[in-house]
Amino acid sequence: MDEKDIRILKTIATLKSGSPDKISEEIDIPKSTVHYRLEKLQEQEIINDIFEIDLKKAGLNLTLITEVWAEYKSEYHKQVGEKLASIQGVNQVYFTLGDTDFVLISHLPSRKMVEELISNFEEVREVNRTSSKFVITTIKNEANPVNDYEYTELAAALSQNL
Amino acid sequence: MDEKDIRILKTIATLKSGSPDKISEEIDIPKSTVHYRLEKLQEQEIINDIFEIDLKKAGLNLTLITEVWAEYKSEYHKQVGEKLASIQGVNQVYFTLGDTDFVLISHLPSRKMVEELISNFEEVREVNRTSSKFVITTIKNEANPVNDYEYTELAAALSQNL
DNA sequence: ATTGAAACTTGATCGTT
DNA sequence: AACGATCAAGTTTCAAT
Repeated sequence: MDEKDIRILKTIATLKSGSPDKISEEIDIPKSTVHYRLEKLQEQEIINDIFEIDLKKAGLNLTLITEVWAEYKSEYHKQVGEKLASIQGVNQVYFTLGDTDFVLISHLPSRKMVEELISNFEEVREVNRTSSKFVITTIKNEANPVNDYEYTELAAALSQNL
Repeated sequence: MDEKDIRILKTIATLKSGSPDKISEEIDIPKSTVHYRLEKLQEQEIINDIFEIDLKKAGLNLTLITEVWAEYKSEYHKQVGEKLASIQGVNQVYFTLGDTDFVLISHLPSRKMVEELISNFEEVREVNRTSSKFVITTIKNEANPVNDYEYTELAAALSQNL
């Protein structure tokens, strides 16, 4: 990770593109060289070409954040996490270390589906005879402007080159 | 958004690629048709080709979550947000509606830079003569396994086609 | 590791249905 | 809107340094 890499990364951040051609043109390094560097960065998983799907834009404009207190010892986190992930309507599962044990994210199209999700939670709780607690926060996506200033000058040139 | 679009989106989610060629091959729809559909989906911003940079992998493996109580009326949120975003070391700013006013995300390489960030916070507070409160949570990225089950069967086929 | 040039792959376009 | 054929563009490879 040298100064040349950082220039490439900054260009990716501004162009929001990983095209060797465009990057090459922008910073005046031959595209075959850029290509070579990009390959290395990809191997290290520092960059990653992602095709992102916006479930909100696709019509699922209710986002549910469900905090879960699971009453399990920490060793079982992975198992419990997988169980939670398998619940119909749960899209993401985050293991947390703080007050709560898990945070679940759900994208749903309507109140009706929210009711269904809740009954799925009840079911899991009954089957497992736990006293897990599920606290749900619903967000209507139009009403929650999230402003993102990511990659601010590529994290100040990777905090002055580490 | 019909059944054909959903098939395409599901393929993108599994292949993690938006290549017309590959998608075409996978679901046996001519690539020119896939191309046509992809263009529509792009216009609607349902899909988005992103070149993601992983600041953690790039060496910034301290993540700081800073909750901010800002003492401003909600109309000023945008201005305050921009001020917060301009703080050296702050990479993302989220406006929140709940208990806190803002959540800031910082990616930093070392404790030393954390100290710097904190003094930047102090500076902002002094200059603006506010009694804003900054509460910082530090995460060492190795120690925080976050498990992601995103796009679970493309959100159950977009919750049964809306 | 860098590069210019060549080879090749694939995304984009076009005309037809 | 769907599609097969064609074209253009951009990525990848290669040989030399």
